[in-house]
Amino acid sequence: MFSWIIVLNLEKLSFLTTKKTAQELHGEDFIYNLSYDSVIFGFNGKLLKILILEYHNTGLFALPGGFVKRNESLEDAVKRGVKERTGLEHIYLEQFHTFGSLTRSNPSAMKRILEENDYDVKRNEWLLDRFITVAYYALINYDKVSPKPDSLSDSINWYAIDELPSLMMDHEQIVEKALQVLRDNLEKKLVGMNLLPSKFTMKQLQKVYEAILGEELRRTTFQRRILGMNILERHEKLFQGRAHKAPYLYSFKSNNINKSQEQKITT
Amino acid sequence: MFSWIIVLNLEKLSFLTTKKTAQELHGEDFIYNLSYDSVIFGFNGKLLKILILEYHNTGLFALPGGFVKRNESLEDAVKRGVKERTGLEHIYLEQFHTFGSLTRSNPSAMKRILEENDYDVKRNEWLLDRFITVAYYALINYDKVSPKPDSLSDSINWYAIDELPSLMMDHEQIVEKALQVLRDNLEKKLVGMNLLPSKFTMKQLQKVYEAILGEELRRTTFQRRILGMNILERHEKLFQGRAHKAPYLYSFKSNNINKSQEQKITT
DNA sequence: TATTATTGTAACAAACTGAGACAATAATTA
DNA sequence: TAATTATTGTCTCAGTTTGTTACAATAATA
Repeated sequence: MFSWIIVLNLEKLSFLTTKKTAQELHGEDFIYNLSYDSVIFGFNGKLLKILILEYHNTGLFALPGGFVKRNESLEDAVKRGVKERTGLEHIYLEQFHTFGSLTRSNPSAMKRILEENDYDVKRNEWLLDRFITVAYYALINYDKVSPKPDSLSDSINWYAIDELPSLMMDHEQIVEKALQVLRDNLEKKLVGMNLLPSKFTMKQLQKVYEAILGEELRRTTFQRRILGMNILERHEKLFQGRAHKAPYLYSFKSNNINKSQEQKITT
Repeated sequence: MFSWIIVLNLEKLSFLTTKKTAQELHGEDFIYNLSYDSVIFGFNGKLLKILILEYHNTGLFALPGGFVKRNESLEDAVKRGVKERTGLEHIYLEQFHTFGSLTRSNPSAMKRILEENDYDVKRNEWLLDRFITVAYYALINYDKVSPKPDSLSDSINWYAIDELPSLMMDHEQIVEKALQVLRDNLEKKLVGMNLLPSKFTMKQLQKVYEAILGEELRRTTFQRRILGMNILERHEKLFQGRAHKAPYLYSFKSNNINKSQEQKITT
């Protein structure tokens, strides 16, 4: 009992010292040379956005990422990281590529980040080594999130995908690849389900598709095609107080919930 | 000059000692906890096959895999491994998934493999740790390869995809996923180019598609669709000495060679 | 010279897609 | 209360793609 209290006090004290060795960065807890990065997509009704964090006093922007503990699975590590940043659990996650070039790491930028955050560089030297990173994208409901910066970064914000700041290392390539794969998967998986509230209008759904594809779609063709898939359930009308016919609300049929991760059966 | 000779002699001698510490397994040369595995597809004219190796005296079958050197890129590591096993350079390679569950590694099987091959287990202890593996598939011309086993395995052989032996660890799941992704990519990439000789008949191409999809296709529809893509060049007829009309030989148009890795432009 | 098996292509129907038209309708305005 | 406005849901028609069947061409064999 007593030892518990001491440990807690020590942890609290460590935040007050000049040289931090934050518990979550202790090298022996993690697998070396391996990281993950996440491209967290959200949709604000008009634009597709992703979460970007900025490190303290460095002007460096990066994707939310992290490391894999020795006793946790790769996927659990990513879930843990996304949950820390978004507060969300049970998130739609899709692994899309692993980046392993020799040139992708940037020890001097990492050193600067550690120094600016008062971490002891020597005790965290494993962070300056080369990293191979497994990249995931997440699709989340924009409105349900209030993003939280981690201990190294002082802000985490939504950026529209065509208004990103310049990102460190190869993170711009990672975003580019995430978008490619998301576009490919748009026809195969029920992407909209994860980016919209549970009830939505046909127009909202179309806007999601347009934001992802980066092009406009024909309204009548889109509506016919989506309804033809037989994956939507029609609900009551939505009266928006506008001077025109009210649209119906739709939801994805419940038997499709598990299919959001699966492949669409093409007839 | 002299020191060179000594070094070479020591290396040769090491093969004669009971406890080997093969140069290619020295732990300090490699990134820990990270491996790659390759699903190498070939087509023998009828069946889609993959290369499986069998470890000495263990009855354990596995995918050809390996480790990433500290100073080489992930992709170079895979190329090196595939070249060692097949002798082929400039291979069509596609990364498809990274497997990182906690349960996928099997230290006792690895220990057995090391012991049966007279490796010093203690000096290679890093091999008994957990591994996260990046999986690639390769498409190669079946006839141009005479597979070579590596130092740990005593055979490497082609197996039809529906007649595989039971594989160690999660390698069966890896093969399953490779097939899924290959099937998805069949419509998007020029897969046939890499599995067939440079000149082939329409029937051969159709057989490749059928072997990958695992279903029969309608001859006339297939022919019309492929010719409609405008990616094939027609050459002389092939006289097979059979009592019927001789088929034309085709090749992929040379301006498509770079497109074999790219996405097909859907009209 | 007739037969056989396979190939290349055409013909037609069915299904799907692009583009436009139009009636229905919720709120506003006259 | 009735006309107006903007958007929605659906229909039509033409153009394209796909499934199916048919058939002529043809290399070797009987």
